[in-house]
Amino acid sequence: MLMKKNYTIKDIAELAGVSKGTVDRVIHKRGKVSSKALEQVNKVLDQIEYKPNPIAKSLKNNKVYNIAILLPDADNDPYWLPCYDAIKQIENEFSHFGIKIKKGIFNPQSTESFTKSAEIILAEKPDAILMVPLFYKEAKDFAKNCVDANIKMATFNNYIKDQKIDLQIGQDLFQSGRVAAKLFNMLLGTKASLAILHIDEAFQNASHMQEKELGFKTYYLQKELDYDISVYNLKKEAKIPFKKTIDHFLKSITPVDGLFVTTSKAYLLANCMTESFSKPLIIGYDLVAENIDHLAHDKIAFLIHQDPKKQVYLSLTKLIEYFLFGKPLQESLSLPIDIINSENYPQYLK
Amino acid sequence: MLMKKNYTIKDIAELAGVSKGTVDRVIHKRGKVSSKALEQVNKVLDQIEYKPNPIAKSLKNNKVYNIAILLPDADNDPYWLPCYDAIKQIENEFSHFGIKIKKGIFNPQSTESFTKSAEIILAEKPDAILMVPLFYKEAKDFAKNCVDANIKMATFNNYIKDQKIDLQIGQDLFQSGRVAAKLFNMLLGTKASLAILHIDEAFQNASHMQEKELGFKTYYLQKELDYDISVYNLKKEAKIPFKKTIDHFLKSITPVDGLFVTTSKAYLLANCMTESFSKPLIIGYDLVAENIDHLAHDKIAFLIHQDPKKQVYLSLTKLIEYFLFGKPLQESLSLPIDIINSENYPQYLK
DNA sequence: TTGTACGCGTTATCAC
DNA sequence: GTGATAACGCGTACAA
Repeated sequence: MLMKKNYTIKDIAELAGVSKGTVDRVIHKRGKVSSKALEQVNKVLDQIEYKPNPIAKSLKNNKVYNIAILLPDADNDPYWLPCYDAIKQIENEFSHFGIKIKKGIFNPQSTESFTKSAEIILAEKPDAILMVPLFYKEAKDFAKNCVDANIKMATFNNYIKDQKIDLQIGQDLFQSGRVAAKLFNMLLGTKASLAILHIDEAFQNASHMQEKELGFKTYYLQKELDYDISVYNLKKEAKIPFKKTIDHFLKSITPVDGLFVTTSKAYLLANCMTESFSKPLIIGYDLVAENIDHLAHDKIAFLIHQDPKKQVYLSLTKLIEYFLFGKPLQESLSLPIDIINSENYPQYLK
Repeated sequence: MLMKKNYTIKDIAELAGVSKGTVDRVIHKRGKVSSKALEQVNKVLDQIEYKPNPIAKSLKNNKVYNIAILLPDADNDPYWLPCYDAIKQIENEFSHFGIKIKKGIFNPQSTESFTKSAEIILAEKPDAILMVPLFYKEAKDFAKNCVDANIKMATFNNYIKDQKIDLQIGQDLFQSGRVAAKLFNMLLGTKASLAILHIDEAFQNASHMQEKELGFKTYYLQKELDYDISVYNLKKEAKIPFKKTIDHFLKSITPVDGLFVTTSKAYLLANCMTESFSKPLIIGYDLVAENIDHLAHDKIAFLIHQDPKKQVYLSLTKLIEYFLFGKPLQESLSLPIDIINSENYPQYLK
C-alpha cells in the first residue's frame, strides 16, 4: 500500500500502463475491456485506494437538483420560523452546487391545505421532498406516491412508520417525555401530583402529543413512584379566546405540583398564572419568544428544545450530500433532547 | 437586474463584448485594462451579481492547506477523546479539498510538553494552528509567535484575552457556572449549603475553574439567596491514591446539600459516596464514561456537556471554509451549554 | 477494445 | 492592453 494521498484516474492509468478511458471503464464496469487490461487496472486498484474527486465531479455534472420542502406557515405558529432561516442558510451555502429549493407552505390546521400543497409540489417532480408529516394518513399516502414517482423522501419533526422513507430526522418524543418526567422527579421528590396538558389550536399533533405523554407516564411507572397524573386536552374553541378557556380550566381542577405541556403553548398557561393560584411548576416545549420570556422570569421551569432549525438544516444537508457526493442516506436520526432553563437559553437562539 | 442565477466569467465576457481574460483582470483588479473595456465590464457587473464558483476555484487551486492541532493526550484524560473522532471525521470529509491535518499532542500536566509540541508544530509552518490553550502564558506567547509568522490562529476549550486570535470557539464558562447554580436553586429552594470542588490532577485548569466558580457564586449573589458556599481545591498528591484524598476530604467537611465539581472529575466524588454519607446532590461537567455511569444510576444529578468534539469539528470547519471559500473568521463563538440528565444523555454520545 | 479530446469555471501564462 | 489557451479531475462521446 503506497502512501501518497489522492490518486486520480490519470495516476492509475499511468501505473497500469493503459489510458484514462480504460480505467474509467473498469471503475464504472462498463465492459469493453480486455481481460489483460482489466487485470492490470485491478492490480493497481487493489494496491491503492481510489476515491473520485467530488469537486471535479460536481463541476462537470452541472445538473440542478430540485429539493422541495413541505412545511407549515410560520404565521400560524412561530415554532416553524427557525426552519425558514435554515432554508435561507442552505440556499446561500449551496447555490453554487446546483441546489434549488422550493417551498410548499401549508396551514398547520388544515388537512386540505397540506394535500393541496403536496400535490402542487409533486406535480413539479423535484429530486427530493422534505416534509413535516403533521397529518399522518395524508402524509403517509403522499410519501408512497413520492416513492413510486422515484422521488427521495425525507421527513422532519415527526416520524412515519409502515412506509419506507429515505431519511427521517427528529427527536425521540417518547424519550423527551421521560426527560420531562425525570426533571419533575428531581424537583418534586418521590411523591407528587401532576397534570399533562395537550394544548393545541387543533389536534393535528395528536400522535406527537401522545408519544410524549406515554414516555412521561412510563417513567413513573418504571421507577414505581407515587405520582398522581391526570391528562387534559385543551383546544381552542370557535369564538372563545384561548386565554378564557385556559383560565377556566385552571380554576376547575384541583391544584397540582407540576404541569407538563406537550406542545409549544406553555406560555398560554404561564400567562394565566395568578398570585392566587398555587403556582405549580411548568415544563413545556420549544424556544418560541413567549415561552422564553416566561422562562427568563421563572414562570416556566424548563423548556425542551426540539431545534426545528437544526432538523431542517441537517435534513437538507444530508439530502444534498447524497446528491452531490453519493453519501448514503441513513434512514432515521434522533437529535439531542436539549434541556433549557433561564440561564442557558441564549446560546441556543442563534 | 436579470433573474438568471449563476453567472460565469464567460457569461460576463459575452455580455460585455470582451474576453474572459479581461473580465478576470477587472474582477481581480490586476490593471492592464483599457478604460473603455473597464467601463463595459463594470456596467455588466453592476447589473448582475457575480459570485465566483467555489468549486471551480478549488479544483484549479489544488494547493494543500496544512492545519495543525495542538491538543492534550487522551490517555491522560478521556475528556479529549472525542476530539480525535472529530479530527478523523474532518480528514475523511475534506481530504479531497486538499486539507492536511497534523496533530501535536501534549501532556496536559506538563507545560514543557506543551511548549515542545508547539515548537515542533511551528517549525513546520502550517497555514493554521488550532490549539487548546491550557497553559495561559505559554499559549499566549505561542499565539503571538504564530500571528507574527502569519499563521492563522484558533483556540478551543479555553479563551485567550489580550492577544488577537483569529477564531476562538468554546463555552461561556462563567455562564455555565450560572447554569449549575440555577439547577441547584431549583432543586434545593431558597436556602442551602453548597461546596464548590476544583478536582484536578494538576492545576493547569486554574482559570477555567475560577470562571465557573465566579459564575456560580454570582448567581446567588444576584438573586439574593441565602446560600452558604465553600470552596475546596482537591489535587492529586504524589503517592496517595486520589480516592483516598477525596474520601478523607468528604469525612472532614460538614455535610452540604450540593456539590459542584468544576472539572470532569465528578465521578471520583461519586465513587466515594457511601450510604453513611448524607448524599448531597452532585453537578459536574462532561460526558466521560465514568460520569455517565453515575448519572445513569442517579449518583450524579446533572452534567454540563462542553461538547469538545463539536468544538473541534466547528473550529476546523470554520478554518477550512476560510481557506477554501474565503469565508471570514468570526473572532469568537460560544457554543450551547448542554444540560444532561439520566434521560437525555444517549443522544449526545454519537 | 482502446485512446483521445472536450467541457465544466477559474485562474495564470503567453503570444499578439 | 488584450484575447486565446492550458490546467485542475472527471465523465463521456467519438474516433481509431
